[in-house]
Amino acid sequence: MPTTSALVTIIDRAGYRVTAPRRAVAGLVSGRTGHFTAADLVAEARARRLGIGRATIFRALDLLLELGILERLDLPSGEHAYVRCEPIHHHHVVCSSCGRATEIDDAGLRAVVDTIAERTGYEIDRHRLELFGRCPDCRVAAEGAPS
Amino acid sequence: MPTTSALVTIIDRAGYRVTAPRRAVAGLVSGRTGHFTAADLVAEARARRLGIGRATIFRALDLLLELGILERLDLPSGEHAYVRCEPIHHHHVVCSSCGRATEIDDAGLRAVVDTIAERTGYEIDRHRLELFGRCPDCRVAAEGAPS
DNA sequence: AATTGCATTGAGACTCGGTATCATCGCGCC
DNA sequence: GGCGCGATGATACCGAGTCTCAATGCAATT
Repeated sequence: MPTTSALVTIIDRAGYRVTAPRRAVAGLVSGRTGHFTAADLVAEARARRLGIGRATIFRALDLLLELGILERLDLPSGEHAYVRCEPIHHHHVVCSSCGRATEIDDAGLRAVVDTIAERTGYEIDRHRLELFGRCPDCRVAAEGAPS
Repeated sequence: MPTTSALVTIIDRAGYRVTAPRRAVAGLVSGRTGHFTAADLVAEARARRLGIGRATIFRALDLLLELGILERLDLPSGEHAYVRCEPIHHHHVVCSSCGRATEIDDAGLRAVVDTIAERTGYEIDRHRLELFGRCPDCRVAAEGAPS
């Protein structure tokens, strides 16, 4: 659904050169549904013999992060992962079973942040909320065989 | 205020052996106010010639995490850091200027999480909220010289 | 106080994510 | 088509964290 070309367009519009490697990484990213690590992409690129260097993948990921096409997640395990997302402020609920990620909007968080700012005296300029759990599909799937 | 011996007591009560290295790490940790990285402790241990192995420091940190004496933070930079804290569920506001961390309780977040769970259908079993900003002291200090 | 089992330790090798270097390449403007 | 500069890739490098394994020492027990 995200379509590689849409991503490529964004890269172009932002004034960055549209190169074959970037196109390739955009392709890999747009084919993903859940979260993935840089290593996942490197492995896939290698498996598909795309001939892209490791460093280039990292650079492309940084670029996509900067453009707001991707967001970095910190999984409970401490790993860093990426998810495709819309370039507006939001948060993610990540399924700890299948890795799928769903975007959510503010949902009242702004008020919570304001409360905290007032109570602590901090000037809060940045926050991160990450939620982990089991998505509807996985809940159903686990029905007969609970963990 | 945290006192090394209080930490040692917790370790003991939990059924773990109280060894010299663990005592030493407890000492290092209790002397800290803001957040710190594992590397910070390793460096300090080395500087003080405590003769503790690197691996041991990591193991001690893991132990303290497990006991709820420490919590792991993911800084916006992607670094992993630790902060001393109480072993009850809570969140942190981290000063991006001086590194100091303040604990905060729920502050209405629970309701937000419930809302999200209901909206998305996820069964949320874990969440993390991290806030970054400038603490009161640093705000005052920056008064005459804004960033 | 001596014995002893087993958790813990330390040194160092190893893995792995990410970055820096630098000569080469190729995108896109003219 | 030519050209400048941004982008690339091979490789070396770095730093965080883990693993291994023989040696150590805590603490329970007598």
